[in-house]
Amino acid sequence: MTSTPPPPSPSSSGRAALDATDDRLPLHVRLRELLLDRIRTGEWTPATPLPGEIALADHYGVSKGTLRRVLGELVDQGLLERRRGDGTYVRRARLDHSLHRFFRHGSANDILPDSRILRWDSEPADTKVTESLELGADAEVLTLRRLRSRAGAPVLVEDIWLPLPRFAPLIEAGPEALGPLLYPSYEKLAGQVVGGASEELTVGACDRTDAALLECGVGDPVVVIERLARAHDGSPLELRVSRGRADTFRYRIELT
Amino acid sequence: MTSTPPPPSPSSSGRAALDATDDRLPLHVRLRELLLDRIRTGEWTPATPLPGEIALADHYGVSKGTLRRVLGELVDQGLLERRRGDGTYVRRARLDHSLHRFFRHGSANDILPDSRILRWDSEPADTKVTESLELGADAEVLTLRRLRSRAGAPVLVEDIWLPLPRFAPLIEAGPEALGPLLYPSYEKLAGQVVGGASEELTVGACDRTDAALLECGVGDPVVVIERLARAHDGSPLELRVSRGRADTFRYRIELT
DNA sequence: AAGTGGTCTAGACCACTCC
DNA sequence: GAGTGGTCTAGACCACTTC
Repeated sequence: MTSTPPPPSPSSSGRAALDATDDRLPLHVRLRELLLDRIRTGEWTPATPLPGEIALADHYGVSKGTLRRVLGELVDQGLLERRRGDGTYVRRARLDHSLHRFFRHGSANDILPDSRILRWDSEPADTKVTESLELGADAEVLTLRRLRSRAGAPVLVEDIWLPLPRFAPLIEAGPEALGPLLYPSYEKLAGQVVGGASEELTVGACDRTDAALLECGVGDPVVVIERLARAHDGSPLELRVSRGRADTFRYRIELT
Repeated sequence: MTSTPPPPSPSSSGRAALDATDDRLPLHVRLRELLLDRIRTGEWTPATPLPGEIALADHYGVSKGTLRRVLGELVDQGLLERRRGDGTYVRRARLDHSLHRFFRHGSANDILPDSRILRWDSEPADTKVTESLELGADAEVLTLRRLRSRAGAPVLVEDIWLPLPRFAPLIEAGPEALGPLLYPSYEKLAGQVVGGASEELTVGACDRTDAALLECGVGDPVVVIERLARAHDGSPLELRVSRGRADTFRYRIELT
């Protein structure tokens, strides 16, 4: 035989999608790209499970082994979550915890800090914000400032900017509608799902207003954490700049 | 048949070792433990490749698939390195770079900093050092201080403690024998291979001697990185405390 | 009971590196 | 050319969750 045997011709167009990709690449690489697309476009959400292994495998015309390999990689990458007997789900990001990893406070480091909203305004975005959030020149944003404290002691001051057409439902709901964890509120109130974030840590000096809030001296060192959170499709959702006293900062890493 | 079929009885005792483990655990978990032991004990080193897949698989009486799964995990974990057509090797740790990731200096962030040794002494260890390195009360250590700079500008001051019976060959060789990267020197001169490390970042104030070396003011904020490096078997090899000016500190993380 | 994911196997074939 | 790791398949069987 000189011609390649025809594919097992599954019911739908999944196999066609695979065939349309660059066939010099290994099957599992091409399959991962296709699955990533369906995650990024929001076709699969944390609420609805993906199709089962056998269904997916023969939709794409690949073996169960190859499919499982790819799903495993996506799980390792933190994009998916699998529960035996239940199903495979897009993972809901839980980033609210990570900031507080950095700051030690006696032994009470596990409990969730209190959160008080100090500002809540819609206003035109300045240039730093428009650039970070990739907005047009005259875009409006919802701006908020929070003070987070633990056992009465201030931990972090946070300034947060949210692009406005997108987060308009938050304005209707008002600041009281926000829980201590913001990302679940974003999802429930505005349907915005955070998929990941990048953070940058630097050290700066405390200004007058932060000094009052953080109960330290003007000019004392503070750790500044700038975070840009993105949706699964890569579009910027939230810019957040957090500041905490440097003398309570501690960060551990394991290197291998 | 009521009895379990006999194992394929491979040539050596590998299968016996697997059978001796807790058989309520999945095969791949037990196999990983066995392979980890052989890495930790130093039976396999970065210089000599592991046996091939087929050899290893039937030594342990498992399928190639199960063996590959475990090797893949160890690669992901950074313990092994595989090269097609060549072989599988224990990975040589390359931690010297990680510290400098944290400090930005214009665009010259990739080039290796210069290194000047300011101190080189054997002396009794103080309590902080004995505790970190898990030494006896009257242990001796080799102490060194290095100044690392880039393009003439000081970047980091490092204090380093090495447990002494273990690193005695370094004393013979003298400070001139050390390259800018210490870990390769440890391996070549004293046969000590670093397998991993844990680091803790905090913010402190600059003392008088550091101020002179780092060219900043006394009391200025500095970032302090405390690192404990360990051998593959878990025993502490090196304690290192590095300090750098906070105003050049920058650290990026991706969260998912 | 039905459906999900997890474990394990056996074997074919391919791509690469080394000698 | 011999030996290495990488890809992919097909199928058996198990453990678990949900209804």
